Amino acid sequence: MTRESLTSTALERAEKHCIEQGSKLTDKRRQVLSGLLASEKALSAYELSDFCRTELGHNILPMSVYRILEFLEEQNLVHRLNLANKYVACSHIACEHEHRLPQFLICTSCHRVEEVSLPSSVMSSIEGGAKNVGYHLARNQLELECICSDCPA
Amino acid sequence: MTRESLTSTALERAEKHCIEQGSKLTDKRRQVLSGLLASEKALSAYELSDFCRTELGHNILPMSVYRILEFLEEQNLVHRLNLANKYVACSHIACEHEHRLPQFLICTSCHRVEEVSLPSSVMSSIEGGAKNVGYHLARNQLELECICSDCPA
DNA sequence: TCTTTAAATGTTATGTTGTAACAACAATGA
DNA sequence: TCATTGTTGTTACAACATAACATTTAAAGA
Repeated sequence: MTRESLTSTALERAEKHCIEQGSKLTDKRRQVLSGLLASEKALSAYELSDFCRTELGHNILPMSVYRILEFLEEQNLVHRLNLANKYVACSHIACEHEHRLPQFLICTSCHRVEEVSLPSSVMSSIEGGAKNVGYHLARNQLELECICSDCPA
Repeated sequence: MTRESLTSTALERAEKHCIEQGSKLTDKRRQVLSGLLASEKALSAYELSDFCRTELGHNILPMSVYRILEFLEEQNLVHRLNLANKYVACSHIACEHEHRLPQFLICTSCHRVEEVSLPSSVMSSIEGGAKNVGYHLARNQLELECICSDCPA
């Protein structure tokens, strides 16, 4: 599948998903989401605003980008990476996979992001370690600083 | 052991450690470190600057705090929490424990932080999961968003 | 259809976090 | 003493994020 057809499939699915949730994928929201889908890497809200303007010709100010990203995150269509203060499109919008609790491998050099699912045994043993000291996980979202195969170590 | 005696022990150890490394724990650095040791929770550089001034009477501008934290981090005396953009004193300065690769449970509500050591099997299976998609871990420092026992879920 | 209401977006301002560049000062060794 | 290096002070600014309010658009009910 080409990147373009994946993107258009993803946008269709996203629209359908929003309607099922009783909300709407407006033009602006679609533009922001397609910007993230088109990007090779995680983008900050400001970077995404620039990307939409220069690459897609859509003028969306950073304020709006923040609001729209917040909406898209609620819909599980994008993920916020707290480790990098950047955003990525969920990699499971276009595919048939069930959406599982995501873990992210973030290349600290180029900000390419791989969304993976670690074995549940790993997550439960982390959860167990936390419980031992009276904590429990607030999100099962793991973010790991990595170096990807394209970048020099 | 009281908190105060732990802190003074930690400062002695820190000073000794710095000398062994061929560097110095200057007055300002000691003040910043003692600020972090005195704090119940993780602090940002700006918060730590405020804390030093209001609680300890030491006037250290944020710029200097950043530089000093960078130094202290190189010495493994403090840890930077990228998930929260805050800093904590290493919990092993004053104790006899060997310093291991740390994992942090960060309460997203009150920013209390617990430094733990998860089983090495957990870390190696995470590393393995990353390797499968061509990534490798840049830091073995895990940061987990949690809720601590003092905070409501 | 018209009106009312709510949702989405635009606009301006400001707060927070972090870094760059250079000046001033202090410690050390030749 | 002088030169060198390391530490801290100072100013400016860049990047990230939110608050508050205005305007526009869409939806819902009379």
